Amino acid sequence: MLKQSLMKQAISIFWFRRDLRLNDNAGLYHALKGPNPVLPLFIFDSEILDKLADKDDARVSFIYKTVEALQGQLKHHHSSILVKHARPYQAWAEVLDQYNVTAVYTNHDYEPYAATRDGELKTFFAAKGIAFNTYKDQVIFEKNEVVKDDQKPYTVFTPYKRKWYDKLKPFYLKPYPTEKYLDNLFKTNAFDTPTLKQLGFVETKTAFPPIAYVNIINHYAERRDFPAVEGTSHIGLHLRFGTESIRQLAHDANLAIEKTWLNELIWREFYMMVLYHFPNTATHAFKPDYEGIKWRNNEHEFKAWCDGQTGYPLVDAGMRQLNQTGYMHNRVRMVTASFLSKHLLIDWRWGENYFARKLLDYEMASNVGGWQWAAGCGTDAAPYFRVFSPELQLKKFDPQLQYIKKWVPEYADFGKYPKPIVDHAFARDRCLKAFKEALSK
DNA sequence: GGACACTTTTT
DNA sequence: AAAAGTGTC
Repeated sequence: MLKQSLMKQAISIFWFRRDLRLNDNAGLYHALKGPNPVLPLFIFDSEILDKLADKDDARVSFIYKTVEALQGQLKHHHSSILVKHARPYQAWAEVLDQYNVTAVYTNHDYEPYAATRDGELKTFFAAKGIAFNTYKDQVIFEKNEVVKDDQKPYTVFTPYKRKWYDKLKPFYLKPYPTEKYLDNLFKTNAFDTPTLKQLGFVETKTAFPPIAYVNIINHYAERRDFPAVEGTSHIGLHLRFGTESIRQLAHDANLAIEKTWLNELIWREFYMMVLYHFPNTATHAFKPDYEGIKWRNNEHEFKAWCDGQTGYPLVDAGMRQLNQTGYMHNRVRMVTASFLSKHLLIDWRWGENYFARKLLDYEMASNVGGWQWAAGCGTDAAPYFRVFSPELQLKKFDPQLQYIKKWVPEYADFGKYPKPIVDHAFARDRCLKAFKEALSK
């Protein structure tokens, strides 16, 4: 029968993960240039989804919306994504049962969970004689591509950046002309995407930022520190899920004279490289001495921080922006992180976890890197004795109180706004003592 | 081994 | 100016 013979046709699979685009996609490009028609696959990983407590999860909604959009584009090529909702192992068992798969293509994912998963699947595929071909796609330089002369990884940004620029050649910024080969997709119209409801989620009301960075780059250095100004690109979300290509971004950024924005992309790669080489930093301080800090970990104060009720308007504004939009301006991320770990002496991991739950653009490497930077315990971190003053940061970076008025409207009404949860000078002193105590051992 | 440099500071 | 440490070459 026709159906049976189709089922036995040798195919390749391209596994979409955090590279949700058809253009300039390294793994997809190589799959399409391979010998067999390519069936795209996406797995809603129940291992991950089951842990999400909030059923209104903006990131799941974003992924869902993007997969649907891809389905629309694939229709023009008489193809479709096979969408599964299961643990990866289970999903793959089903796929291999159903199709004659000779090769699997996908792009590298450097997070500890993903690296372990892919390592296990590689063995699983190998036992079945299926090739597992994986590619660099989400960074310009990965793993060991930018290392010191002794082949060891950098742990300081500036020399890493120098080497990164030294290595950069036009080749690395060239797009993969994926679109040219889309005719090699496996032809089918057989699949339906499960509904969000079937996945156990509801559609979010959170708005997603558009891809609009071109006019940001040249004013980035002068504008990026002011949270009331639209001076940043909000591109993190699109980098997280691959709805924009890093090669495209780095190419455009490199054309500009102003390199501050490109440097931010390099920071992203720096932290990804650090997490790849030191996966334990996902949950442990890069500097081991800092593991000895006696955190106070007061639950009430943590809740006040989460809710934006600390009595420090810049901290509160940031937390409320995060809670209401899934985004927080980076200057304010530093201030809120410093406040939690230093003023309140609450374990940076609590804050890192909270950001992980709330941030639409959550990226483990950057989030952990940023938190460890703020807490003083990471690679190239702020020295522990550098304690941000929330009032001074406010004076410097939101002097007109525009950001505050937007997110903490009751600030103007002195009767309603809470008193500071802790006195700055007192908290600063307490922090220095606690850190010194841990580091003297 | 020593010079040098070090994202985002404060008092 | 001082808090004070350390990665890199």
